[in-house]
Amino acid sequence: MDNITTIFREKKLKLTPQRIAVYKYLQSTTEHPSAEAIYKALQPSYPTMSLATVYKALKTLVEVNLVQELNVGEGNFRYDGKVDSHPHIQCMCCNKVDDIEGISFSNLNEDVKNYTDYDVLTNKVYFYGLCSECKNLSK
Amino acid sequence: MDNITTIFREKKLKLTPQRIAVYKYLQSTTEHPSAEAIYKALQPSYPTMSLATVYKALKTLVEVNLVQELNVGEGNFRYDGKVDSHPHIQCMCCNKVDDIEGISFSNLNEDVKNYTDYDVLTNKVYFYGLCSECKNLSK
DNA sequence: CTGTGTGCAAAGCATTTGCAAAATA
DNA sequence: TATTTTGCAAATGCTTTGCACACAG
Repeated sequence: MDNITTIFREKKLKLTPQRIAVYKYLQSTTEHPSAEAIYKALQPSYPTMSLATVYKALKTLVEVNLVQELNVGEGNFRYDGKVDSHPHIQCMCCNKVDDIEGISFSNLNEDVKNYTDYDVLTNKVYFYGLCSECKNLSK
Repeated sequence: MDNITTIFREKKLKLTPQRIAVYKYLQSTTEHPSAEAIYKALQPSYPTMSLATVYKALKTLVEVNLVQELNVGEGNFRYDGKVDSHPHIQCMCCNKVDDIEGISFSNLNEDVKNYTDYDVLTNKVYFYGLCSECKNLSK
């Protein structure tokens, strides 16, 4: 029994085809789609699902921590099917967002405690640069 | 002659009272106000200035690098009168945003190059936790 | 069968835009 | 005086909401 089934049962949330579709789609991609992009991607297989439903599904998935919300600074949100804390990088040219794998910055929370009087609990680290395709374009 | 005068002259931009007011206000505060908050703060001294003008002033100030735009993940932007790259922290309880001084993460750009094929140029690091006031409230 | 979730359309914010009038250089 | 910028109102883009109907549990 997979993650979403267990968690939705625990929280007494209904396991609808729409919610499953949004969740599965985010699991299936390493892109970090916006709500709109998810809506469009699911349109062919779920032609009757509305954009509002995508937003509502995302909201509940975020609330139960099955999905994570990103804000790279674009004026909209993107979503990530991986919920562990990991850094992201955005291409300043084509705007795509990738995960950075193999390095974690959770340790920074400790480091920062000496420089602030906050209780530091989490962090979000975003890098910006040029992806390999865009690098080559400019040559 | 101050920063904004020199830079606006160089870029042939007009030095209007509204633009100066927005810039000076951001220099004067360590809060990281939204456009709306700047508008309200300047309302008493500039009662005729419109919100659209605040947005336009912020846009040009960001373009000429006199001001920096933040996105802590709230669905709106905040602005910072300091333009050097430095980390920020937001209180998860009262939502205020503070600078973290005395520590820099620009070095992370180098570290990350071994884990991605991007040209890494900049980064934004946001921490989240409880500020000293909110910590005490919960006791 | 009960209550939660969906789909639609309308509403709500944050931000941008078009344009005539005002102000800077 | 020639542009650029302002202020207003309307427009846009992303996200949320209200409500009747549909569906999962």
